[in-house]
Amino acid sequence: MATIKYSRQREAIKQYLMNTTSHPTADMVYEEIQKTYPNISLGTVYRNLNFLVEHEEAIKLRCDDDKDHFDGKTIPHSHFYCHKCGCVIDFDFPVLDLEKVAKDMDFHGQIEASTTYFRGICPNCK
Amino acid sequence: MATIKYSRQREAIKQYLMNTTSHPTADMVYEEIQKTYPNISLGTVYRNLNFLVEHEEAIKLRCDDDKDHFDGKTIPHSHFYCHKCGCVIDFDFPVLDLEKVAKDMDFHGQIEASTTYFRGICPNCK
DNA sequence: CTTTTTGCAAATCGTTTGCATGGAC
DNA sequence: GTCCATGCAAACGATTTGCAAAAAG
Repeated sequence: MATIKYSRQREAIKQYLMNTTSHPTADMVYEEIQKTYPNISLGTVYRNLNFLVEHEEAIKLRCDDDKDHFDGKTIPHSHFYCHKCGCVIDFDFPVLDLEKVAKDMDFHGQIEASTTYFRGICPNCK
Repeated sequence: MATIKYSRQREAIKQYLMNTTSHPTADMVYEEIQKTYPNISLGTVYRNLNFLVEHEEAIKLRCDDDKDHFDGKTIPHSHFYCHKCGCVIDFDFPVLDLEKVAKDMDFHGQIEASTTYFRGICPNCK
């Protein structure tokens, strides 16, 4: 039913996310894309970010700063949040074997995903 | 400088958090405390929840539902979020040795804390 | 009497949404 | 021509804040 049509704004956002590791917020994406599309609106940025997340072309990440951060790297991985500068760093902590975890913990629900969130001071701030 | 004065509202909130494992949101705390203090305001609930978090008598937990949940259990532990019923379950996944993690990952910042967040369907919903 | 905490209401801030217009196909 | 995506501005919902009054010490 829902046919997807091309949009340059969406494509630009997708490319930007794929080519950065900075885990930008919607605001940061907005400012970046404005350089190329000065008329883009924040609503469009949000709509497309959510579109990309729904289509598994991006990940939404909630941090201690109360803002959503977006990540073009969609394979499961963990993050480090620096509470001094606010940066977010990919942290390739070994992915857990969820079935094994459920069995070990005698958990009778269904674990679909897990992420470990690290917090501290990044190498630059230290 | 900042002398702390007793308040029954704060005490009631603290007791409630210590005696539940339901990880209530501010709204849920508000409704509960209203049973005893019908005139309490949501602002007071928020102020006290933040007070408790700052004084390490509670933990603030951001979930996929865009609301903060509060937990009276302050020792490091992980959580499971059910995306079907929205419940949050304590998940006593082994705590990581942060120094070891930093060394293993060759990370030159300072890791102060970590939590693993699990997501899926809880035993009740399954 | 002084300082903290409260209740209330207004303000804030990130995010979402309705609607008329523009672009994709 | 038909829908989907956009820009704009208004709406939303969770949380915070300013202020005068009440409570603690």
